[in-house]
Amino acid sequence: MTTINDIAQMANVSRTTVSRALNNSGYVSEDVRRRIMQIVEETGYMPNQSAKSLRTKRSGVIGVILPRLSTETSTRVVNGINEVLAKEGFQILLTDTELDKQKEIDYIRLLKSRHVDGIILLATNVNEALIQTIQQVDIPVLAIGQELPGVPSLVYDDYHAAADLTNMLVRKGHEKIGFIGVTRDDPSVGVLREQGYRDMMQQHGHQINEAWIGEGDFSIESGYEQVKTILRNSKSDRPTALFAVTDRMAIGAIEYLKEQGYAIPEDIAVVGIGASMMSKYMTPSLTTIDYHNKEAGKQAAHLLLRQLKNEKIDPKFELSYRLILRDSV
Amino acid sequence: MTTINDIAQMANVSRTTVSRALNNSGYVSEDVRRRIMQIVEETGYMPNQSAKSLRTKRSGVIGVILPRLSTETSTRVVNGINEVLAKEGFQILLTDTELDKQKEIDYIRLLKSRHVDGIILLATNVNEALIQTIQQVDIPVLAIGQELPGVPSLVYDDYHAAADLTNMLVRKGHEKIGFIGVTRDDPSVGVLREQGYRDMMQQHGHQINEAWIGEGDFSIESGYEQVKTILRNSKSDRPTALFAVTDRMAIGAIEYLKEQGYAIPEDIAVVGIGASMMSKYMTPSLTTIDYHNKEAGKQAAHLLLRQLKNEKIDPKFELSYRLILRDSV
DNA sequence: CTGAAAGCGCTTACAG
DNA sequence: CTGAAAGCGCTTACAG
Repeated sequence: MTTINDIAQMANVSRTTVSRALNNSGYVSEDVRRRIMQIVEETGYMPNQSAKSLRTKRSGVIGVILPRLSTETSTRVVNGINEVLAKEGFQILLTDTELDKQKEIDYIRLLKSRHVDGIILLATNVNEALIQTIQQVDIPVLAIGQELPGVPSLVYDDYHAAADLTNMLVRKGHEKIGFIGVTRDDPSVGVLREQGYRDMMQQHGHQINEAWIGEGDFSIESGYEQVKTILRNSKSDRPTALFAVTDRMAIGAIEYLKEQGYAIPEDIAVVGIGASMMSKYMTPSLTTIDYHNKEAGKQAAHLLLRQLKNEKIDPKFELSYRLILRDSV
Repeated sequence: MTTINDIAQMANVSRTTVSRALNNSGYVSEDVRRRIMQIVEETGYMPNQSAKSLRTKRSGVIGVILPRLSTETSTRVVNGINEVLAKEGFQILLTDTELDKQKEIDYIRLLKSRHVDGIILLATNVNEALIQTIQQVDIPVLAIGQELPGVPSLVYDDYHAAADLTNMLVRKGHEKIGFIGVTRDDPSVGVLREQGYRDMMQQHGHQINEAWIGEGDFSIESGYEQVKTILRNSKSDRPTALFAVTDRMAIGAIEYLKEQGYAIPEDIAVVGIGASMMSKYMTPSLTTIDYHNKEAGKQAAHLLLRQLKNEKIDPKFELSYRLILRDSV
């Protein structure tokens, strides 16, 4: 492996000068610079990043913490992040918490020890230990998806998205709307989306039968199981529409409904959130909310980059969304 | 940031000893070890990885080069890789070539300069410059999806998968089978899959009308466009079945066929490859091949790990696949 | 415009 | 069982 010393020797200058030429810092005569660059070209020399990082305390690496590696949402966000960061010469160090709260914390510390310049955290829950760890490590962190106190956060407008979806169903004549949510440990998906639904139902004067409410775990299977339970428990007072807080759960629900011979949307309308690829191509196509995840990723990267430049940024950014009306309602 | 020196001072030993205790190398008295570990616990000390890496030439990071960040295939493979690697304490440094051959090469060099211990390359093409670069950097590389000369490769059995699919269609009574492939720059998807199809057609004595053949670019849209062209150009001699070499292109094709009022599979049968999530939930559900991508990722990680331990491994591993028969045929 | 020297935080022969 | 010292490959005041 050729080092800066080799280059210096070959160019007949000190390594100080090579470093300056490479980093465009300080004066280097045009003549010498050309000579150095030529040799760098020829040898294909690349500075050792560990050494550089050890010395400068910066690494050119951004850590990304994901709740799940293999969901469309995560993928899109990472894609957006990468698009912006790659252009600025940053690499992404990826970690997957598998929805484990402890891992979320462990990874923040780990990324710190790896000298990442910043962290983008796709948060799924909010707790004291997490916040505290972030303060401790003292590197720029940007949260996506949850509002983390003291951490610049990019959030989806979960409340209004859910409210809009509910209003839309009501406008279509539905009064009995079922709901499949997730754990309230997840403030955004678990709490805000349900709140939007409940508030709108109340506002329109529609009573909610608690038998219509289910709690899934984000998986397709849980959507399937929850709608089964809901239908079993509400025989005489069935909902005419169903609001699943994620596309995947909506897909599971539709699978069950189709199996049971229900016509969608005639017998029961279904909506989700996420604008997954499948929502578009399934039959019937699914009415859902597009959260522009890739844009979110890009914006997150930009915001983090601004933090790295020590710019002050707002503590909270709200993202836009779009309701996509399709055949399932 | 606390360093090994701080710990040494607090424990009243040299940093040599602290290092030994931390890495379980050489002798350290039980007494001293306990004292050190206690302090490490309390302070939450984590060794600086850049320093460690500079010194040991190992980083605990594996580079992964992807053709696209946001495809189901990539995601599943990465998921498998991560599952194995995380358990061994490795992190993943992710790069996305966006199907750009030059970037593939650039990233290999870049990852080298970042001291990654090894690289897993999801290859989409094979060329001299790429092979040469891999030899140059001289770190363990493992290829998935293409057979790279001189590089241990984990490959899908594209030829037989395509052959099986074709045979299955023939067995169902189809003699006129259309085909949507991709560029031959991609030896696996572009060449082998087409070869499997053509060989089986010939073997069964079924003439191929070249108007039935289209070339897409992996995208859903290209499947849509290609089937449109195929149908336009084969008016009097339409295929009764269509083999798209990826699920996404099959999905695009089906979209067009449904729009045009064709019944699937009655008017025309469609098959793909990939076992995407959508293939299962779309209507009609898609007959396809499952390549067990996550398993591939896991196996790739294991093989790379073995290389890191300087074990000799075979130059080529062939993965298994499974045909999933569904409603589209 | 250029270079000598110190130092980033580790590990590892070597000596005791 | 323990420590002093060298060195990994860089950058950056400092001096000229």
